[in-house]
Amino acid sequence: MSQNGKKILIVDDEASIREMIAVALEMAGYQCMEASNTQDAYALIVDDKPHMVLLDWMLPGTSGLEFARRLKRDDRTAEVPIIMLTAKGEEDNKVLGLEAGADDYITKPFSPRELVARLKAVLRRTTPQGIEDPIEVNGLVLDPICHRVTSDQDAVDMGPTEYRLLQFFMTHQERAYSRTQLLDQVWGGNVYVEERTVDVHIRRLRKALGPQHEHLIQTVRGTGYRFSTKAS
Amino acid sequence: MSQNGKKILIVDDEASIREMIAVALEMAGYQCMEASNTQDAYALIVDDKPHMVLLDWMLPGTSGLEFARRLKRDDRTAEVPIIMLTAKGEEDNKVLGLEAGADDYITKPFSPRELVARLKAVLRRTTPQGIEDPIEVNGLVLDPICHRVTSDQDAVDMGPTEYRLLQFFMTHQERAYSRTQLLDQVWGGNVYVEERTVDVHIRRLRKALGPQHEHLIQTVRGTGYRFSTKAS
DNA sequence: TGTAATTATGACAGATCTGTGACATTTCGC
DNA sequence: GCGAAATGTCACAGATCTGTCATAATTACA
Repeated sequence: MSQNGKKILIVDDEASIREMIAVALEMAGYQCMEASNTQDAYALIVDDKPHMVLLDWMLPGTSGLEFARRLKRDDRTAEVPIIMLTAKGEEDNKVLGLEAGADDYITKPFSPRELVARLKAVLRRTTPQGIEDPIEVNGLVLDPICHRVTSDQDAVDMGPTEYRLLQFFMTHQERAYSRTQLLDQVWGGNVYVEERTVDVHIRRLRKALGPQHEHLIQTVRGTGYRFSTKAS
Repeated sequence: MSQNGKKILIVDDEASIREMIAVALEMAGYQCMEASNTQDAYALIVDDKPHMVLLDWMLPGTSGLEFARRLKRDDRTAEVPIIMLTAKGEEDNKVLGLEAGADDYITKPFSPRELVARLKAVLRRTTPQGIEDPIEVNGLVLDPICHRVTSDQDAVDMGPTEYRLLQFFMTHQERAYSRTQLLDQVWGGNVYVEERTVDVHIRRLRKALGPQHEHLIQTVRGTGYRFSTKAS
């Protein structure tokens, strides 16, 4: 289960708050690091290159604001998106925070959902390639953004329908689907297409995958097809 | 922020455990309901149609096992996927649980990540439509699974390139992109295509979006294009 | 083994999609 | 207002994609 969870650095001097946020984010599939002061934080950012920093406004020593500004000036850390955490309702701070280079600003207390939502939004804005993670199996990589498939770096050419078919299979592994189900799921409910057409696209998909991967698409006689990494 | 969080019903007689799981799942973007006994649980399943039930093995009155079996026999509830929660390491129970119709089985104590991962896996297996959430803005809905766009229920027709272009824009709002950037991001790195081609596809996309939504794609003279819900 | 059912494969014509060039229109600086 | 630059729009030809049919290969079962 090699989840492609983004790494999030939480900077707050209160351990309980750090912990709370960390547990929360881990539930959402993120990987967390913690720092209680700006020195540790800086080291972690440089070393571990987190995808995002959650930065408390109030910190002993250097203030969060100051720290954010410093991060944005430093070439090595300027790219990391920052969300500032702060006590309730100080609109002035918001402006200051955003000017200092923070990408978003969230007011305590905040709901878990809000945090995750903001975090996603910022990652979405700042991540070059998009949101969804590629799906990978046996060196076969499906990129939900580029609608492209690669096998050990080499691009695999296939038509849109084959791509969607493969996408469906890669997200619904180890289970057989009837032609009708595939038509519903991949072609989309209300179109009239011959069931046999599925066979043809399965054929095209297998061909596109080549000898190395075609065995992933297995025929379940009398039933339909299945995507599985295990031999049948 | 109308997140498309799936509804999860947590059935456990210990309120503290329910609460813990609930908080955790809400962090991950799910919507939770709780029940402390099977009667309440059944009512909730029928009424609110949760997308998944987390069912504790040990329950007062009817056992979790018994309840699972009952749910699977009842037409009104047979479709709901079930994950059984149980105390550590009783492999026999696992078999019983799965035979009773549970879709997965998780042993306490479990890590938040594990729970979410299992939950996702089961939802993925059992959910007809797929994983990723649709992106929505102003009644314009982009479905990353079906590669389909709808505007207030009506399907919006466009070619694959237009779809990808729109997808890119909807995931990178409020910021202008040059033609070169768009070619890189949407067409994918190393292809030689005229820059002006982007204009044409922008045109096609606007046309496909129709009067109601075409204004979302804004021209930034001298720079490129931007997707924004705010007027320029 | 023989036969019927099921699946694999190849070819094809129609439909759709794409990139480009040509020309119209808009915008901006002077 | 004028002219140059940038963008909008259209039509078209080549390429790709799709669904279907016909036929071969495989499988299951009597």
